[in-house]
Amino acid sequence: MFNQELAQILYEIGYFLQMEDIPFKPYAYQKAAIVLDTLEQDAGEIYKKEGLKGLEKIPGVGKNIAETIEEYLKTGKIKYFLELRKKMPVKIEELTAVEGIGPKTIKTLYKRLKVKDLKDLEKAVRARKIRKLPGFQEKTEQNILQGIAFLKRSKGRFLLGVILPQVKQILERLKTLKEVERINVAGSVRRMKETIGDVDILVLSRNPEKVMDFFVSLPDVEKIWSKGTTRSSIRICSCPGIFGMGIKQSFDVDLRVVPKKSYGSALQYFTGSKEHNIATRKIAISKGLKLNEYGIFRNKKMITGETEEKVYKALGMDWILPELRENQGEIEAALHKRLPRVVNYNDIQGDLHCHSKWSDGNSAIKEMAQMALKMGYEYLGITDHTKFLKIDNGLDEKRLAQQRKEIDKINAKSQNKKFRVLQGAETNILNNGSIDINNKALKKLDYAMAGIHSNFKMPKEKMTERIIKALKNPYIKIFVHPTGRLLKKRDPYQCDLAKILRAAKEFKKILEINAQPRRLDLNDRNIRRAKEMGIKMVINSDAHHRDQLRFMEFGVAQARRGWAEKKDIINTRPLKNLLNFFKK
DNA sequence: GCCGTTTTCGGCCCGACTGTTTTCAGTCG
Repeated sequence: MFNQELAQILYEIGYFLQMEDIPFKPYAYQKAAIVLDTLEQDAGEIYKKEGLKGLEKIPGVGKNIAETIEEYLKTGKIKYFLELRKKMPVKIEELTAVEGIGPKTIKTLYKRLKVKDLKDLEKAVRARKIRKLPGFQEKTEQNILQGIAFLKRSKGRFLLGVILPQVKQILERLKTLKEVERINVAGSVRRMKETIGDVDILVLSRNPEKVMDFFVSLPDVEKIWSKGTTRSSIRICSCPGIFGMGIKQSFDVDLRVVPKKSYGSALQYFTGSKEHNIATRKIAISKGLKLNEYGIFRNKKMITGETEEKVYKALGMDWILPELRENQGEIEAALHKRLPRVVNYNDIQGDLHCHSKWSDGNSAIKEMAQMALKMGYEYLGITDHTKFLKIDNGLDEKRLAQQRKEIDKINAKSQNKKFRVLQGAETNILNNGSIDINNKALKKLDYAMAGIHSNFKMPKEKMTERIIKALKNPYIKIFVHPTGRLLKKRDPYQCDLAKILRAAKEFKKILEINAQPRRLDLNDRNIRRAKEMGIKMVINSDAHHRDQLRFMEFGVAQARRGWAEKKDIINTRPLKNLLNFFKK
């Protein structure tokens, strides 16, 4: 997690510079931070192999930042950063997590009220001190309070996208032990829930002591809550990175060693959800059985428990995918052998939403395409922002035409004739529902998408009208991140989703399941609504760097949680079929 | 501080919205 640590520091340096109104430099630091945050290769490794020159090859990293990275590698600290922080010892991550609080506000609040962290901030608001500062009034206090309330609602939970990579790393480390015979992650991580409370890991082992010793001495362990032979609990340091954007928190990991004969029932029990477990236990009772973490019992006699399949079978049910275990009808479906055949992680044939350097992406089209090929895709749709989003270097009609030429060239030169780069665009739905790119230019794209990127606070009716009008545009095929929510940060905008779903159905539009860990929009419930209405969906990474194409996994998980099947998801189709579909 | 199909210095960071104002500062995407 070295890259993420580093990214966090660079990001904060940028933030400090913003406070001082220094132009341009902050963005240089923050851009480098974003790249590092999702870079697959470890910056430390790069330095070891290729030195400073290697670091400078990372996009956004020049001579100065390369040297900063070197300093951090060699000394474990960055003097420049420490000096900045000494001048203003504020918890930037914590405070900026509050919607509406930025660098200038943080600076003022520190200088005038010595606000250093969230606690101080809340105290200052409650004491009505902020409204007395010049440039602040009651309304600002109310907004801050709302922001804090929102944070608290999601407090203690982490984005799956932040946690999962770290959990995978922990599992890999534990797997290196020969004493570990079987290992699974359980809990909400296994269910691929969008946010995670803590992590439960199950291990089958004949030598628990060895496993536990290893577990509590994992790198980044901050605190050992408990250590025994069947259960140990640690707090591990998390590095949320830029895309986590959450408060830097540490998360707890529980490890349980269970006997072979109970492994399945333990896994079932610890996977949950709680509601799902209550429902399965009721089924057991109705059959004169008892289900708990040790197995299925008739009176005191154990019937089974070795595998989950056997547990569910003993209850007269099909085995249920972890992603479905929320007591949302999956129990009844499993009893009647009617579980949905949800989309698989390897069903995805391509990605139809990503950005390149033409707008605000960090990789060239060619680099994105190479990664897509490596992931086994048949196609990749480049969908850069369009002109309304000037800050993101959005493309106008003319640049779209230029980009078309580059994409045609890449396709012509490609060795792999089965793979194709498509040109789309992520256009903007303006206040009146019109699209910021004219139809003539939209027609020339392989497909066009549209989304809301401004004026989120429109009244409900107006927002609904705005979106529906955009959906009527014949060239717009996909409506991206349909509700606009940002996990742990922003609620969905006000709109009549039922109406919008009906419009999507009527005008045969595709709704996006955006796989960005902080979006996951549509969410599982809305996916299910859309599916039940027969609306087609697409799972897209919204990658802004080639490594982010891997976000796809989170989108597929969400689709599965929403019971979506392969036929519901258009990017499970082969290229030809997809293009025909767009033509219709 | 980074970058280069405008190429080694001079651009990069716009526009809408909100809340504070009475012409603007801060935040967000």
